[in-house]
Amino acid sequence: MSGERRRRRRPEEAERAILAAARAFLEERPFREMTVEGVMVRTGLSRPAFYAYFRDRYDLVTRLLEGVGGLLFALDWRWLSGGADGGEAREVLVEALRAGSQTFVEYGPVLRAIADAAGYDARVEEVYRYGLIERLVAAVGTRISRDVEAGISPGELDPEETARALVLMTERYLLDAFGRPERRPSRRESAAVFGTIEEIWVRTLYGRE
Amino acid sequence: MSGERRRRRRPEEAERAILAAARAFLEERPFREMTVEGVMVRTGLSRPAFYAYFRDRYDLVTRLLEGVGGLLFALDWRWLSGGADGGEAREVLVEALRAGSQTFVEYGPVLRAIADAAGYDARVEEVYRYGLIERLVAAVGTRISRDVEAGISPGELDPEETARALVLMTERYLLDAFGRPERRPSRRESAAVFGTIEEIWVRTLYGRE
DNA sequence: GTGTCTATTGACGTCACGTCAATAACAGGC
DNA sequence: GCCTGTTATTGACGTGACGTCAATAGACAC
Repeated sequence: MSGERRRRRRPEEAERAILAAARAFLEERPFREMTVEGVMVRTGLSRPAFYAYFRDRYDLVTRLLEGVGGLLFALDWRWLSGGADGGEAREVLVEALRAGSQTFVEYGPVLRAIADAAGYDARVEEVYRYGLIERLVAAVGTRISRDVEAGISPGELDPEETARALVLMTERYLLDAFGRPERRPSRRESAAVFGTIEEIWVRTLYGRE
Repeated sequence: MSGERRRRRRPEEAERAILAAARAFLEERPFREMTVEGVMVRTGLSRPAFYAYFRDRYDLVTRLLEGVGGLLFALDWRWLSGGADGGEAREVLVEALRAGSQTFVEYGPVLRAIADAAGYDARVEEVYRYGLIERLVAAVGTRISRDVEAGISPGELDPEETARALVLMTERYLLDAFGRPERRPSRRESAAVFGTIEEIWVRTLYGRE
């Protein structure tokens, strides 16, 4: 019987190890099966060690979100601040949507875990809703409002509500397509997803062709 | 000290009482706070009695869904089977959307609970996804496909994927608006929500005006 | 080698769960 | 009214995951 000697790491190293273990876990199994024990066995540390770095598993996924949320935000920023003439607006929008979708392709399972966890825990819901979704809604709403005033988009649209509907659609549809660990879409399927999102945004905001 | 005498009910009566208690609970607090004990105190029965009628709380919400899912399905059926000429298609769609939205106004918290529970439990996810969402997607997809072939809707649309995106958008947006027990929208806000959903569906499928 | 600091963990109490044998309310026969 | 069989109901139990804390033992300074 070997002594299974303990190891001792620097705090940030252990913390990164836990975050990496959580991410790896979520690449294989859904959040509902993620237990503190299940994450910690992948680090070689004991379960109680977890609580030296995170309050609970909701805190953990919240921290995972921090590494991804910024990406989504940075990308849509281009469209938000882009020029205000008709043809260009559409192109910039399409580019922003592609970039945002790409983030979901890469971090799908993590984002899915956050969305699931938002249903479990009030703090995660708060961070997800107001730290990500509502910020995107506000940004998109501002842009739509500007385009309506510029006459590029139709006046029947309620900017804020249209923004919310489109953002929620995109979030949900992308989670459905890329958030499930067990089902990775093919390149062809992914292209259909991207195309559909673009079609709906463009047709809603700028009309056909 | 009075004897707190037990009462004895007929099975279906007890079962209905539990379902009613669950629904009442969800009108006040979110699913994540719903415990078996918390539901059963509202019935005057003990916690173990619950397990004579339901396997667990996920079984409970699944049963709640049965009383609502049919409504959503019946309503969209009209649009699905409606006539295939341009002007009429749009009107029938709008009517179907209003009816479906109305179901969310009435049963919002219950539907929200199911959606949350789908993140908790694989069986609920199965029922929700394949028993409700995917059935709606299939129905809507069929209709879109027909409209595309009839030349009413644009050929760029991928019927199946467009259906999925629109259904998920509508589900999510309506849950966001009407699924939170604590925040009931005013009549004005509700009208903005309905209008936005219609606008996106109509503009996507049939183009502007 | 000795001592300090702190990362790590074994052991504990809690909470909600799901089960089961025991209990007692009701229905029906007399 | 009394007895009796059926079954709705529950007290008591074992389980699994949680979050805490005092005790343990690496790592580094000297």
